[in-house]
Amino acid sequence: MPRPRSLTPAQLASAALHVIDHDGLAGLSMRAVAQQIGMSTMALYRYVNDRDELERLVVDLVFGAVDTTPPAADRPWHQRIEIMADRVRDTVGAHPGIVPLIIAHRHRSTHLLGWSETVTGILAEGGLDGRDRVIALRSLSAYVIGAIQLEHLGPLGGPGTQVMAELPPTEFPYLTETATHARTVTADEEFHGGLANLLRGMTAETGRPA
Amino acid sequence: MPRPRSLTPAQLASAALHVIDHDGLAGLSMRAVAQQIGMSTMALYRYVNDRDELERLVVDLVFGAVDTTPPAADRPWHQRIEIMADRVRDTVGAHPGIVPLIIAHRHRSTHLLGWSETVTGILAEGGLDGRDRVIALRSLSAYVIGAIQLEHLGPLGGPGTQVMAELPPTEFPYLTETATHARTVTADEEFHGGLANLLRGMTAETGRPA
DNA sequence: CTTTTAGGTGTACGGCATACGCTAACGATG
DNA sequence: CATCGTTAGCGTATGCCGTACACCTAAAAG
Repeated sequence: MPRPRSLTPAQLASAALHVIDHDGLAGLSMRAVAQQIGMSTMALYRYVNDRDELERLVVDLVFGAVDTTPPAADRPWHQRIEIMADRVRDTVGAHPGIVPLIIAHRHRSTHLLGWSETVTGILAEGGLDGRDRVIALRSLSAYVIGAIQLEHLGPLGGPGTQVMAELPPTEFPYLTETATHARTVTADEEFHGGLANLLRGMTAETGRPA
Repeated sequence: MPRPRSLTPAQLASAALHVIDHDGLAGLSMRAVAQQIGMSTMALYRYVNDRDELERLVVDLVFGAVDTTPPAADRPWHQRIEIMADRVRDTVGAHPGIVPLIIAHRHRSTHLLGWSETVTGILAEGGLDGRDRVIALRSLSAYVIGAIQLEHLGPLGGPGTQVMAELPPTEFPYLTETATHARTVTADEEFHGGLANLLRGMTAETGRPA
């Protein structure tokens, strides 16, 4: 009987995401989002308790676009994990500004739970059980989160590598040498190479062939 | 010839760290740090260009406490990597509030470069070269960063696991089952277990025995 | 001493999240 | 069709924040 809402949470999140994509995470403010929508700042508080909740909506919106259906079971399990990891990486890569938000709100996104469920299932089919599976899931999460951050906050080809290359070789012999090779490694190779290492280690643990 | 400085950068960073340890990262402000020191807010700007630089000082102070000397070479290389990882984890664990600062300022800390140099050297002694070593270093960094964040922003025994355990089992069969085992895994086991997986994978790659 | 330089302070501005109280739009009911 | 209860949306105000700027003054060099 009362006045109907003119906005869905998804529309609100979408407006906030648009602000982030356009002006970066630093540009995200209640005022900016309100302007993007064409409402007053305080109107947003009818949809959201505080800024934190708005950020959560954004994370949920982005993760909602991640496909959580299990990949075809005829591939080896480690390859299926790789597909799942790539799906997250690709989705986040389309909105790199939200990376810090993911870390803060990761555990409150229901869509991410769906992703975890699928991954856990694949791990189980790979022969991992009990405590080993707990550790496998957590270390996979840690790697994916860390690698995505590294990729977007300090990319391989970026200034960080440049700094490494220009260090005094006498004091940093290994780093300077490694930096020269770093230029030839793409972001894809880096992500997949590290993931392959982790999966190989989990494989070796169970004694199951890759 | 002019008036001498009454503060070292380290003292400034220490005051800021004290604020963070006491009131959390959200409590960190130029005003709060100035009050902690007993100076006016604007006095800080004689030592630091902006808040960002203050944060950088904090990260440098904390990482300065990380021992970067190579561990005794008579241990197997993967064990030496583990020691290096533990040093970072222990140091950050003493000041969990700075975790988000690490991510933002990681690449500008000279002490962290020293840590990377030592780790890279150990990887080299472990038989990793060229592009494999680049990937090994980056995946190690990704894992350590991600795992530390997971540990402090969403610990295993925390509400996240509780949520997982209470999910509808029909929809999340694997997650709910995994959650029951999660209670028995400590933070140490989780961190070392995942790291062991990663190192095993790197070992397998080179064909070198662990 | 005086001079010079930089350390330290006080004030002010614009931007932020958000508490609070008002107005008016709308669906349901008579 | 008239009325009413509910609540969407807005305007205002408060108290934070970082920091630009002008000022005063401590203290070292001459």
